[in-house]
Formats: sequence, structure tokens, C-alpha cells
Amino acid sequence: MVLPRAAKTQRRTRIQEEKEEQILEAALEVFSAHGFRGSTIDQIAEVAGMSKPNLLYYFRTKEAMHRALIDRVLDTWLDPLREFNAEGNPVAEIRSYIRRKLEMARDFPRESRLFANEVLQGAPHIEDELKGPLKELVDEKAEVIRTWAKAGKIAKCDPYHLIFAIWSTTQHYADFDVQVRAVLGQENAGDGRFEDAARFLERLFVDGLQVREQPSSEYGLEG
Amino acid sequence: MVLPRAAKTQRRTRIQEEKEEQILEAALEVFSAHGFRGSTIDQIAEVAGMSKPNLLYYFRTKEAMHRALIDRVLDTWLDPLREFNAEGNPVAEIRSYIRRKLEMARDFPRESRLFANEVLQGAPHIEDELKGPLKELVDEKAEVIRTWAKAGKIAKCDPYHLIFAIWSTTQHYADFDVQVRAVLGQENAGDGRFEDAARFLERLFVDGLQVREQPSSEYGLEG
DNA sequence: TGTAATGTTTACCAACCGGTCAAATTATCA
DNA sequence: TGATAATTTGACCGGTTGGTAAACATTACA
Repeated sequence: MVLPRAAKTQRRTRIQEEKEEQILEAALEVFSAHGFRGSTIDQIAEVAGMSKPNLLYYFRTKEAMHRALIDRVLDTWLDPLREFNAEGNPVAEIRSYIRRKLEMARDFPRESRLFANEVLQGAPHIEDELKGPLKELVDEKAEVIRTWAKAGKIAKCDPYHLIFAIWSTTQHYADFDVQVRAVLGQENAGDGRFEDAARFLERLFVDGLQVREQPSSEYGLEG
Repeated sequence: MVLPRAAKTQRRTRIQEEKEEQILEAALEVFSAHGFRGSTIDQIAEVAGMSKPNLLYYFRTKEAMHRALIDRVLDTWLDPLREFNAEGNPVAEIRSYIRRKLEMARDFPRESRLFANEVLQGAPHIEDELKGPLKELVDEKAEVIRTWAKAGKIAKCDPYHLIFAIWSTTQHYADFDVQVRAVLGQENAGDGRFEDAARFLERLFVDGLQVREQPSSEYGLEG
């Protein structure tokens, strides 16, 4: 037989699992750093420590590799939002969501950049995931936030833009890492910037979402 | 003479100016959408409406085109931060900075994505700009913010992370536009999302930076 | 108007890139 | 062990890409 390629034989060989693991790890390294078009199969092969035809034995095409990687990573990536709990204390839930997202930016920056690259270039490969599972999950959690606001547990605000703000501020530390480092300077070599960021962001969002008697009317909104 | 190429002759021809303008416009379109490696000279040539060798007559290499584009756009891009005025009302200054950044995300999304692509992939072509002019400008404005905080005009906070938060939340609407649209759904076709974002962000930052008697001590910061 | 400088295009090249093929090597198991 | 299936690799292919050479066209200007 010439084309087992994972799908054909139900039972996966030990070697198959190991090699596919190796390849996806290397693919994550390369795709997250250069984007889909900017990456070459040779690069991935070199990082994975195997020959190009060998990669193509496990994944028929470059696109197949990318898709497998996206599928594998997307679930994990959305976990923090899934944990968002309607029953919990609203402010505490938002705080811990921020903390979890920031931890992911620190511990899984490549995953963050993989999606950032993809979305930035128009999401040509993950449009369905965005309009499907992602939107549904966000809709669900936005409804939770809206309920909290109506119940007076947090300040009234647009839940979608709140989620966008949490995404952008936290993922910024993964996606724009070189810029953050450049601006903060060399002395900020360790992970200290993540702790500073956590302090700042938790305070910003918590104070910003506190229910207020006179909701900053002196800065009333014009067009 | 065969190689005038702008630099050699001091006086620029009318044609030179027009064509270089055309090329950089096309380059912005293509580079911002696909990143440096993902873009081809042929693509840019087609958008610019001229032949590939003709492009290379004005810019010797693909890198030269990219560099010229970056140089041209970076100045404009930093204008909103430059306008940040130490003498003004602190909260008003921050609000109008947010507004200006959001307007830029709406009106110049390609410029935003150009830099996002670049930084995301490790800023291989603009490292010097980040560590030089950008850092100096941010250092200067961070000092202004720190002064305001010390004077009790705004809440005490890390000025660098405040700036990062404003950058990330506003640029998010340009860089991750497809994701924002996907999550908000089709009904949000116009520019309404920018107005909603402005309302949300101005309120978030203004309320979050309000000086407080008891600075949210009940959510005291742990590690 | 003539001519030298400037601008444009066609044809082309070498390197690279995604992917194939067939032969060789290794693992599996009756 | 031997035969069969699974895995790996070197050689190769067609298309693309960044860039060049040189002939051709146009403009500026004395």
C-alpha cells in the first residue's frame, strides 16, 4: 500500500502519531513566524528534522498541514472564553478571563501569532471558523455580559466591544512582542512585562466597568 | 544615462514623482494585504498598472519599495501620538488620542495592517525604527502621563501599558477587521462599529483612569 | 528640429517552491 | 525468518518569482 496517510487506516501507527506531532510542532513554529504564504515546506521540514517528501507523506499539501494545525489549535485557543461562567461573580469572571488570556499570550505566543497572521491577511483559511463556532461562542458570552449589565452588576456597556478590547489588549503582548520589547527597552528582558500588564489591565477593566452613580456624564458622548 | 533612479539626479522629473506615487500606492495595497514575503512584484505592478521591469526602474528591489513605503507612512502613522499635548487637560487629551487613533484605523486601515504584518513577523525591516524614533516618542509621552498621574490629575498607572492598551484596542478594528465583522455579523455593514467602539473605549479609558478615593482595593492585586 | 536623457517593454535567466515518483529502507507480524 | 506493509529519500518537474539585458519609445531642451 502506498497511501495510508492517517485517514485510510483507522488504527494510527505509533510512528504516525509521533511524526504528525513533530510536523505540526514545526509547522506552528514556522507558520506563526512567517504566515502561510511566507512559509515554505522546506523550512518546516528542516525544523521538523525530516525531508520534504516525508512531510508530504503525512500531509498531502501545505494547505492540509495548515488546516490540521488550525483545527488542533483553535479549540485550545478558545478555552479561556468558554470558561467564562455566567453563574460566577461578574467582575471576578472578567478579571480571571483577562488573566487567563494574558497567560496564554505569555505561554502560547506562537498560537496567538498563527491566528493573527491569518486574520490580518483576511482570514482566507479560517473564515468559516470565524463566522461559525467563534461567532456563536461570542454571541453566547455577550448575552451573559448583557444580562449582568441589565442586572446592575457591572456598568452598562457594549459586550462585543468589551470582548474585543480584552482580546486586543492581551494578545497584543504576544502578537506585537518585538514592538513591546523595543519600546520598553532591553532592561525588560524577563516576563516582568506580563505582570505589569496584568496589573494595569485588571485595574483598567475593573474600574472601567464599576457601576457608577453619575456615569462620567461630564465627558458626555458626542458624535 | 541608464540609471537615474531618483537618487542620482537631484531634480526629480514630473514623471518620476507621479510614477513613484503610483507605485507606492499600489505597494501599500499589496504589502498591507499579504505581508512582505506574501507579496509579489507582479501583483504590485498589476495594481499600479505598469510592467514589472518598469517598477524596478524606479525601485531597484522589492526591499527598496518596501523601505520607501515604510519611511513614507511611518511619520503619518505617529502623528496622533505626537499631537498628544502635555499642556492640555489630561483626560481630554487621552480621549482625543483614542478618537484620533480610531479614526486612523477607520480611514487608513492599510497603513495599520502594513505595520501589523511587519511587527507580527518580527519586524525584520523596521527594527531600527522601533528602537529609535518610536521608543523616543513613547518615552517622551510616557513621561507626560507619569507627570499627570503624580499631580493627581489621572489615576496612577503604568504609562507604557496605557499606551499599549490604546494602540491595541484601536488598531484592532483595522488589523482584525474581518474577525470583527464576522463576530458582529452581516448587519453591521457600515461604519457603525467604529462609532460603537469609540463610545465604548472612551468610556472604558476615561472611567478607568478617573482618580479614585479608594482605588478598587477590594480587587487588590495579587501576583 | 535634433539629440541626448529619460522612460517602457519584451524576452529572458537562475533560484526557489509545491509537489510527484520510483526506488530504497525499515517496521510488522504470521 | 520471510513476506508484506509502512516509511523515507534523492532525483526530478512545471510553474512562479525576483531581477537583468537590451532594444525601443518618449520626453526635455538647446
